[in-house]
Amino acid sequence: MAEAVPAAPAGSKSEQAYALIKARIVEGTYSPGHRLVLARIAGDLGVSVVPIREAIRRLEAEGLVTFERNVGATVAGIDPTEYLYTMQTLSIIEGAATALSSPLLGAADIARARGVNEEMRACLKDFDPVRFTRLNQEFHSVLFEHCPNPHILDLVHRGWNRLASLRSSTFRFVPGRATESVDEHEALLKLIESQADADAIEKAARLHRSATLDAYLAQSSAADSS
Amino acid sequence: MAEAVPAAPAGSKSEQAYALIKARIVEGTYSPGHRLVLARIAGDLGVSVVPIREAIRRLEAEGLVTFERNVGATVAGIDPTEYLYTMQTLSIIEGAATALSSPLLGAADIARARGVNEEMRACLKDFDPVRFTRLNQEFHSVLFEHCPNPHILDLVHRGWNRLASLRSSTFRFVPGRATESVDEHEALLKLIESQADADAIEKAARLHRSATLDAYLAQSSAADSS
DNA sequence: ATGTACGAAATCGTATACGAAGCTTAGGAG
DNA sequence: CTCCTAAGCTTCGTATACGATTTCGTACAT
Repeated sequence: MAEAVPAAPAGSKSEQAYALIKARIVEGTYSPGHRLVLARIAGDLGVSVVPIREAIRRLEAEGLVTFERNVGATVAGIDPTEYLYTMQTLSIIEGAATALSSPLLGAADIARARGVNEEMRACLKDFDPVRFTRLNQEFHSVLFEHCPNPHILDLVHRGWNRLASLRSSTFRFVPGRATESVDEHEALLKLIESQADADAIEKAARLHRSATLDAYLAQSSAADSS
Repeated sequence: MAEAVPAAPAGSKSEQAYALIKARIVEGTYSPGHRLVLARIAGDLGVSVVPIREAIRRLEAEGLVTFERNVGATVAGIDPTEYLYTMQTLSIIEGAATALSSPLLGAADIARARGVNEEMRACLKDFDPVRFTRLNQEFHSVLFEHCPNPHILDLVHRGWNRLASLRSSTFRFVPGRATESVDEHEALLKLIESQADADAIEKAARLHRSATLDAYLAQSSAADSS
């Protein structure tokens, strides 16, 4: 009969602060470049600055915020170069995670992923980039979430979190990519269903993401020369 | 004419603390399982506990220390399972880093790597696991350090750091692996010299590390059944 | 009008202090 | 002799306070 206070969800205040700030970044309340003033956040949460500082340090180590000495923290930006690096890293990590996860997927998982992908397909007309991106994440989550190596899984999550600060994500910039993406998802599912070897699955998953990146790069270089 | 004080190398005390603790972990002064008592370290450095806490948070996010609420931090352990996960992750990340780095390697780099590898070969008799491991890291560093993607490079470094806390590393447990390792290094160098495609290099680099992991697993399961 | 210098405000960095939680050990009951 | 209980110690968690650094605005000189 402990745990009497329902308004104390997380343990320490520094953890609460960490969770809150992270949520606000991922969710978009704090957009990239936003300055995270310690005293301000401390006031919001009704705590002192010390736990906030610790939370910020953790977020810094995860790459969600950048920190400059004697100046302060800002939400990490979407610098195109940074986007490229993150996507490339994620292509490698997520490809591996998907391959490691695939032998552990049951029929129910496949069915669920396929269901999500069909939702995405239905979403193609009246295209809503935000919704599409959310479904996209859900689809891939089903595929890699069974990855037995927690380190790799953690890295995948971190990668997705960093991309999440872009909100509507790539598909706003490259809507044409969405159709291909849905088709590649189905191909990937067939590959997993047929119990293809890990190498093939890894390569397919990686290429799927690289293709999105390439589409973005082509788009942006075209924009440059216009 | 600022920077007058020579004894103040790093900027903030929390950064100094971070660097020091990390160094001590990697270098082995703090062995795995060692309790990191805040007040103790603060006393050592002549600072208060606040900067220490921040440093520990960062190390926690990097996986070098584990932290338990209201209990404290300890140097992250070498739990065999953890070792497995770390090696597997590193095989993927380092393989990718090496492949991305290989086109950027000059003749001088190759020569340097080959020199290190020859030192390793010479080191095979009068086998010294610690020295061998250090050379091994140097060899691989030459190969992946040119990786143009800083995120991937950072992940490789983190992986190596975690393994570093094992000090003498795998080769103490599996000395027989050392000979094969040197040969595989030479094969990898030949592959890079011949400008093989990135896929082949990545696969070779990944397998090289997986093989070490497999040797360790075989050894440890043999030890279990004895 | 522009550039520079000075000063005030904002913000960060760290020390100190005190309360809370966990661990250890001594004492007593069964 | 063993197990349970309680007090004390250790260590962590956070608030508050103050010094240090940066930034921004204003006034002055050129």
